[in-house]
Amino acid sequence: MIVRAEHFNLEATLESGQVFGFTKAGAVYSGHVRGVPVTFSQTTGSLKVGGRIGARAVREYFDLDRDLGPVHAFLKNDPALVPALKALKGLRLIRQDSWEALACFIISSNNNVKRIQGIHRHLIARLGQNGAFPTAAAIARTHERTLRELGLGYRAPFLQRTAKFISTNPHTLEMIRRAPYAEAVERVLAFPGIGPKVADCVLLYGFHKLEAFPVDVWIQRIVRKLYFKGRAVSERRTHDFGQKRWGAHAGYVQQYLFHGARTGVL
DNA sequence: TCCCAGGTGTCGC
DNA sequence: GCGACACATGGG
Repeated sequence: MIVRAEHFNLEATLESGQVFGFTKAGAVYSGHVRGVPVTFSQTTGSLKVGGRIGARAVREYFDLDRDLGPVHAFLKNDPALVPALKALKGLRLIRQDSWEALACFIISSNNNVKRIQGIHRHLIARLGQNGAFPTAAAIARTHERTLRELGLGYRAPFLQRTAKFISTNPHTLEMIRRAPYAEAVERVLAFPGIGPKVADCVLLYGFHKLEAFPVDVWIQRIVRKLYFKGRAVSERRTHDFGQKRWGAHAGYVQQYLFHGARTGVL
């Protein structure tokens, strides 16, 4: 199936650290959307899709109907950010599964992307069905020891306890979805192993709350370099700076900053 | 061997 | 409220 996809950069979207379940072979990305195995590859102006998934679901997943004008305007009008726009134009924030994002970003703390991807793969192999990411119930049923065997380390009890809570209180995810940002932050912070940074990742990637502005070491470094003359700034100040400057699109701009910094274009 | 990775929990002040 | 420090694991 072919889906029209203008102003879209598949590679930057799937490789910018917002989602961990896609693997690349040649020009084709393989992964899952809503538990369904899919493949994606991009040609100019369109997206080639494989798997039992409809065009509407693909458009929704990749946020393709969003006008990126406001986001790109922020980047275009800020000389320091123009390189990120040139290199990453069309990068979009995916509407991925809420539970999967919650789990993955608990795993992400003090960890690196390669290892997160590896753990993600191990979780699927051991606890998933049909190659999809394991449900909260599946992880809740397993033992902390098993999660440690899969490489989670000290984060194993955090994920186990969170999975147990979500599987016994499944409405929680919907409550977070409906809640405004400030309230949603408080709810997500209540889970073990989740602090301000992971909370913003979960809300941005798992719930598409675009005012979230996750501040990790990369964002800390690039914001310090571009806006504070290289002087050290607290994580809190960086967070407030991003939200104030980019407002309702802070999360989108953050994704360009993060991937731009990591790939060396900023 | 030490340092780092999409940080957080805990303790002391 | 902020500043140490520990924490599993694997790669450089």
